[in-house]
Amino acid sequence: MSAEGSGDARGRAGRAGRAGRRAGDEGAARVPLAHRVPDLGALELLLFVARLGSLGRAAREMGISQPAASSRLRAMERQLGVVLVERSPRGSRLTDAGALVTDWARRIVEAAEAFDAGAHALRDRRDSRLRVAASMTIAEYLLPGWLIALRGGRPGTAVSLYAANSSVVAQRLREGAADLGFVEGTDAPAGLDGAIIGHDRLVVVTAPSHPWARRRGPVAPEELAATPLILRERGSGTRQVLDAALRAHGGLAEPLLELASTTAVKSAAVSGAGPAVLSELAVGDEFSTRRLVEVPVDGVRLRRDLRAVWPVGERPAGPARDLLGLTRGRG
Amino acid sequence: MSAEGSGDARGRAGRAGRAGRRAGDEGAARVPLAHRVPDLGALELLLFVARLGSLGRAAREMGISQPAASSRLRAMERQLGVVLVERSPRGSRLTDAGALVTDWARRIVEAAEAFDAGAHALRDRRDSRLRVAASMTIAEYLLPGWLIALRGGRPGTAVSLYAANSSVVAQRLREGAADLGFVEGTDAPAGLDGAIIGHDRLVVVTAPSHPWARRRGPVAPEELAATPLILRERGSGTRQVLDAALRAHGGLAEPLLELASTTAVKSAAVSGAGPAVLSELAVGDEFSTRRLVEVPVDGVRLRRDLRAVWPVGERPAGPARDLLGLTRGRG
DNA sequence: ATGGGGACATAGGCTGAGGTTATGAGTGCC
DNA sequence: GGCACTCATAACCTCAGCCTATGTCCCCAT
Repeated sequence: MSAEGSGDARGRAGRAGRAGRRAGDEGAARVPLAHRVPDLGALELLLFVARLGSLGRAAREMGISQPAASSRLRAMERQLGVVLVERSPRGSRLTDAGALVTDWARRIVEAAEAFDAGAHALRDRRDSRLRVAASMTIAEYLLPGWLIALRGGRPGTAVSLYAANSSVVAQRLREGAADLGFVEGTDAPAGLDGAIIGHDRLVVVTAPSHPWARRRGPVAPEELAATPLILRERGSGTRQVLDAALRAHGGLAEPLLELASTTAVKSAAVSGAGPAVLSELAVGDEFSTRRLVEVPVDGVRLRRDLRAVWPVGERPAGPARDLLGLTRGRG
Repeated sequence: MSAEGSGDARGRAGRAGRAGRRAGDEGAARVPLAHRVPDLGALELLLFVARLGSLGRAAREMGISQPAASSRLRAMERQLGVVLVERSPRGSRLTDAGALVTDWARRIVEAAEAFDAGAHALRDRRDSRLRVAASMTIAEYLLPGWLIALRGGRPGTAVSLYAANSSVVAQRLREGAADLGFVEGTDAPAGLDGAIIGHDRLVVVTAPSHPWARRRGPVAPEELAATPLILRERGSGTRQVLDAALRAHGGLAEPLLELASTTAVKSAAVSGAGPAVLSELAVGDEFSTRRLVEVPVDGVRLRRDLRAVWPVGERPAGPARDLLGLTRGRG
């Protein structure tokens, strides 16, 4: 099996030359990503073609005409400079390069589905059948996946999402403004029943270029405690857990950098500034694209519980129960 | 902190009603993803606004005019039904909902960057300064990340990619048609030097709804061997490793399903058909969105080496060495 | 052999999303 | 009070992408 670019690259110069001609010629070849990557519709079309084996059927599935699909696919191939699909009078098959591109495209489309699920929950508010309140970390990293699964299992369940910190989530449940909540932390908020649905682990990460990425054995707690780290600001959940875990080992050193958001911490770590400590939920992408690597640490407990919570006595039923069923098993 | 949809939802019916009106009214509300998710340009714009704190600066960064950015952002907010950005006469800040949406958007954009890096390598062929040949699994899951990193560290390195199975990769290196190769497998191909850059682990996965997802202890090798699994066809690398590992434990049972591609195996597993065995590289997304969970297995070695290879005597130098430096540290 | 049906490609015409410039209006600083 | 910065509005333009209609190729069934 081989996959290699095999299309003509004609017209590339033309595209590059056109983009952003009038405004802002001061920079270098600044071509925004959106001009180098086919749009979501084209990627989705490619996935349909891969699955259905026919341009026309893919077109029908997407609600467009066959010529539209044909031309769109061709435009995508011209843009990438690679032939993706082998047409024949009785169907279409991916080329080897096409199979590779399709898999990369699938990851974009899946991220878009998670986006859609999340955005949908953010929009549909009080009129929803299931009102969820969740901590930021859970809302950001886990809920979209659950919502996609929920949609698969129980289509038509409208979910609304309210994201806040743990105490506000608890507040909302007690007020009856939400049906089901998700928080992370060591103990369940007062006045609420709950169940542990999994665990979140804090991980020490560095850029692959950092010395710690190459060391043989794990880092000892004392070494971690003594090393200046990239951290969230004091008061964040992550920082609290880390502080508690390392207190017995000499206490946290003065941070190397103290940043306001998880994203900022990640960026700093990726750029090689130093080791950072983050929720493992936050670094899945960075691990799989190898921008960050985990540094094993020995003998420190860096876990916190992930909890579903609800008002005392009101056992989740109906859609809340459905969602709860999807959340078990992590950690 | 709270993040909730707070925008008007006007115009939603209008959009839905327009899409796909003429062709194919036979289905239900079939609105392709592309119409529910803002396009890449808009998402990128949102990320710039989040980072730069100003609509106009974000516009300049993207090479468009400020009014264009303004209108585009507004259109995105209308589409999502959520106010994302708080404008003020001296800058713009994300709302809480906007912060959440921005993080989801970032994942789409990152997937698009990986796509771009891969597609670029697929297009630029013999004229590139670094010709890489890689096995399918590595080309698909790891190389895009490396290429992004390489672009960061050494801009201007043009990479071409040839993806094939291990023996073809070896062939190409011996012929001098590639400068650096990547293969997975237990031993290095003949006639080539190489270095182990990491390991790939096979994992047993199920849908979260499967009984194995909820069991307490790990699965014993004998139990795994006796259970019908969803597998790649005989002859695939995955299948070979699994076969060898379980031979001592009674040998692999007749498969539940035998499918031709990794994607097909994943889909079957996600839909709950049964347990599947896959490279951990292939299931990162499914883990983080919780569509699949890992089932621990006891006492079986399901690892295979990931190897960088090159012609005997020709130590990688220049760009090949740069790339090699980025690949160390996995597993 | 010959017509039917499915596949993809080509041609010509339309629409609208998204771009541009020009301008207005609010805020803070010197 | 002007200047520098923000964002919003208005009026216009262009082209990407859609449609329908038609052509060509291939396979199969009559």
